[in-house]
Amino acid sequence: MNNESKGSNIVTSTSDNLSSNAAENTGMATTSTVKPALSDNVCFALYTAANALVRAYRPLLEQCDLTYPQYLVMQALWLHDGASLTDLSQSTRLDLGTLTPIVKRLEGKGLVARTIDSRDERKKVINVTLAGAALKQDALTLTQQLLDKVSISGAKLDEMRDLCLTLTAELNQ
Amino acid sequence: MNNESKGSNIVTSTSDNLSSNAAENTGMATTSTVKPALSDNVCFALYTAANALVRAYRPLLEQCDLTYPQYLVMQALWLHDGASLTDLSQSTRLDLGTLTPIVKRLEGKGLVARTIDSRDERKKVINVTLAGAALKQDALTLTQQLLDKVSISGAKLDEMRDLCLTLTAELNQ
DNA sequence: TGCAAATACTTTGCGCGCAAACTAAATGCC
DNA sequence: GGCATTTAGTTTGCGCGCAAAGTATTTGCA
Repeated sequence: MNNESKGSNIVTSTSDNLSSNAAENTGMATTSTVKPALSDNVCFALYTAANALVRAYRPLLEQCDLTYPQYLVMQALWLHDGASLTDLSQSTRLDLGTLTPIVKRLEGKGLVARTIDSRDERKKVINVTLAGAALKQDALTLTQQLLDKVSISGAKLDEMRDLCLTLTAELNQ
Repeated sequence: MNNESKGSNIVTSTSDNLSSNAAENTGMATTSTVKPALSDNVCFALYTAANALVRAYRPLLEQCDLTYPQYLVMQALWLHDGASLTDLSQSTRLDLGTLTPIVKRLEGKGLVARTIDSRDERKKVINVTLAGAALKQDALTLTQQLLDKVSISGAKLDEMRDLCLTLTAELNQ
């Protein structure tokens, strides 16, 4: 709990040019002539980057006829075939209510099979089909293809990933 | 275009700790004992963090009866009242097709008014109403409230914001 | 053994996010 | 002035993301 940030990342809250208080949370250039913008805010930046990411993936994933969340689920299954929906929910951090229709669509495309766990009939076992496995080699190069277009260094990306993971963990209480 | 990263952030296909090249995609930890996880991947981390963010905002924004995207639009308008939809689309980085219904909902809640620009009748001018302006002071503390729960330093948040903005800019070609 | 509570998943409803197709007003240009 | 082109916004369709409510199976325990 120590955000003694400059505040620029915090609120943007202030009036247009100089703004008053801005102060509470924001040392922000009370004298500055620069207009504050939404992009001063981490939350906005994060939200926007995630949207940009999914948008950038779209044309690449189109070749595999996958959406980004579907791709996430396939990745999870390639790492751990035979997972239950609850397992998948944990590894992908997607809600069960989100996951059910995604997995059904993947089944519709013939990439996975859903069977009932005979030990516990509440559970469904999700298995990658041959067609699903065949996608793996090509599909796993997509992330690399995408990141190759970006001039951010690997170290910075690692740092970004770690910050994102920390943030996620803390926001989930 | 220089990602000489360890690769761990790239594909996930690699092992966790050292992992060879993993690179191509999936040299898959044949020697490692640590399982690779989706969370090794920046893209996943970013996507998940953005979802966590919106989820964390939800209970706070509920008091204002706003969703996160609606909040973004209100912030944009508080900074620049009287913007057109296209202006808003640029500042919030939301698609026009996304924005139209959001602004209509805000109008339905009485927070903004939509009028036709008399100079150019294709344009709509979006103005914050009194009720919309009344929300400003309280609503702008929400981001601070949220970030107060997080133990990431202000400097790290600033860094994260900048990385996100850079990534967004580069992914948009 | 019986039955409440927990667990696993499904369904519904709503609001995005965005591509694609559409309408209407303004602009460019011959 | 007339007409193609561009620009501004709307609409439609689909797939999430998730809260909330519902169903079915299993577990816990009196």
